[in-house]
Amino acid sequence: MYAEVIFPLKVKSFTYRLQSDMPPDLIGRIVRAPLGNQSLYGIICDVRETLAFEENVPFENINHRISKVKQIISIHEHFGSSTTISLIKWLSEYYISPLGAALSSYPFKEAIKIIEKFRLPNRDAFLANNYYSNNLHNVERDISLLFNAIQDANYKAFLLHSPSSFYQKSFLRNICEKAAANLSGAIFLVPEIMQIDDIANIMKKIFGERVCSIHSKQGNKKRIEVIKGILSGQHDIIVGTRSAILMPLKKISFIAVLNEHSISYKGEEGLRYNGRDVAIMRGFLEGIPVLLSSICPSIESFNNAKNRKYHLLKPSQRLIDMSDIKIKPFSSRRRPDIEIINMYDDENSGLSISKKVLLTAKKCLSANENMLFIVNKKGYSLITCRDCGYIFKCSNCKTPLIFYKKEGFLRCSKCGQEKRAPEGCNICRGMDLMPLGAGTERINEDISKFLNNEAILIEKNTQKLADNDSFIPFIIGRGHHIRRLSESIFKAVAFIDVDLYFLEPNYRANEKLFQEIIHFAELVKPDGCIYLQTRNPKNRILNFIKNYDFSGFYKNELAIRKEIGFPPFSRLILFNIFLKKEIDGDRNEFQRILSQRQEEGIEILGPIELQSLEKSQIHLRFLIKSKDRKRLNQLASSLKEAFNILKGVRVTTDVDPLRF
DNA sequence: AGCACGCCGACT
DNA sequence: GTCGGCGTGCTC
Repeated sequence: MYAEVIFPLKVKSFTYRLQSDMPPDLIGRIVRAPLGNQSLYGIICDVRETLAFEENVPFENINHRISKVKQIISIHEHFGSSTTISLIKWLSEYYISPLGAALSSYPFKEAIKIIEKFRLPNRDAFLANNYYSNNLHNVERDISLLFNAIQDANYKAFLLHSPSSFYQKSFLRNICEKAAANLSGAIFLVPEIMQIDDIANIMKKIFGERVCSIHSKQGNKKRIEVIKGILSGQHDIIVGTRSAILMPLKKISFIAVLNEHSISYKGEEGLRYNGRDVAIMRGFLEGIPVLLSSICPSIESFNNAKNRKYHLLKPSQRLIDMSDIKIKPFSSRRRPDIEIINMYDDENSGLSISKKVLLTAKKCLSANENMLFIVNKKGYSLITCRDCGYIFKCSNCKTPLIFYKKEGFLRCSKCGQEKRAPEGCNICRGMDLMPLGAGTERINEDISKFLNNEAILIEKNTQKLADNDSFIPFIIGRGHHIRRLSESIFKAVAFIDVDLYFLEPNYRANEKLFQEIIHFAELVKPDGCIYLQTRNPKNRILNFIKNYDFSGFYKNELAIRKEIGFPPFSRLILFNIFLKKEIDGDRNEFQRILSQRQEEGIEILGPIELQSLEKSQIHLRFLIKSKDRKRLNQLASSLKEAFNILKGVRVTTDVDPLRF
């Protein structure tokens, strides 16, 4: 008998010979096996009667290969549940990465450390003593009871379109209270670290010490401690960010993904999995319900609900009434008004803040109310020459340079190049330079100039408002830095330039704008107002937003996506290619391979050259796009293989990319 | 020529 | 992860 073993290394699996007296259920067990001149822990992913060879292995090599097969040193307990291996295989296939890279995304090495150090009691024994696992069949049935209002306890995905974050939390609390006695193992995902405590506190009231939380900024010691708790069975209710979805629970009955639309669920490095999508796949493989919820669901999830892949839960439905949700119905919380402000009406003022917004700000000031300014640009402004119209650009990458007034510098946001603020124009030698547009710094200046008041500038998303003792009425920040604050504290929000979203070369820009504004609506008092400053006041998207018209927006957006053939009507895989400079041949070779692989039904978009952070390399990027996910993945892995053979070429892929 | 260092690929 | 091979570049 032979076993395929995956190690937590960025490589494929390896074959080992098995001894004759083996414990049952080999698949998923942790093993120790020789590799190179060391021995490593890995995990069995397959068991075979005979050796399998890849095709094209010449005869004379077979004996050599057989002689290389070594024996496993020792065999241990399972890692996670019986479906762990299936999920690892799926991750590896879907995200076009070696099996070992998928295993590396798990807390596997931590688990090994813990097992080695603490000699944990066998968890099977531990669970047998636990009250909630005494009767598996009953558990199974009770979980289906839990969700009887929703459906039977087999795999089933639900999409809750929640009217507010408060509703979302109440819904989750109620479900968990009702199911508490029957829940053995659950994972609750939130997009941001800040939101963990909120959910964890709700869960602690229900589950007490069984609750633990997991996130990437926890520090190794704490992380090991938590994972130890999970492995020993002490913790089985996990609240955390993205990586929590891969925690090795022996048994799991429920997964919930809060704010499922958040792009924070998508990884930026390593195996770039989407925590939400992995949650769905894990739920499917484990045979348990998965709840996705959001105050503004993603287009993909909405589409899945529309196609009956997910069951859509709307708070108004009878379904919800049956689950004892004791909170106000959808309509009873008034949302703030949204007003579109045509900046052409203010053309002559030369200001970036409209008269109406200034007036509102003054009112806030006299009424001791807070107001939030969303400014999606860094620094003070761009610099332009009044004589010839030249806009100062980076000499490296032609990106417009950003002027930082306080520092007296121009800086390139792409490559980081800096220079002193110029005295005159590079092109016409004119001396009449002028700021163009407005970033956070300039809006800050305008506020103190016109409103005679200080503002707080939020520059990190971890920064909290409560740090300040004295009342400061105005807060300025870039959209993605202002994250969930616990209360509706603002009387008004002003989006300085919503048009920036429409200029973004990202097919998801509309969706992003919609989601952000719905987000901010939660921070505004019900009698408050959100102002959208624009030069396209008739824009359809803005009008859907103004009316909180979700179904209109989704219908419109899906029609656009269908028209341009982008997700959810196709799948995308993004390729980053890093070429060592001075190897001209390789760039041609790269192009040759790419054009050679053109096939019917798969589009290749690009490549384009990006500004590389390292000067010694060229960074190219292209997308492949198809309606046929399987064929797209096949092409992607064959491209990856072909590029990897080339010398001085490094490739990374991003399946279902969200940022471009 | 001889050695130090760093990158890359193999490991069953 | 760890090791060894090999190419680069610096020194004696």
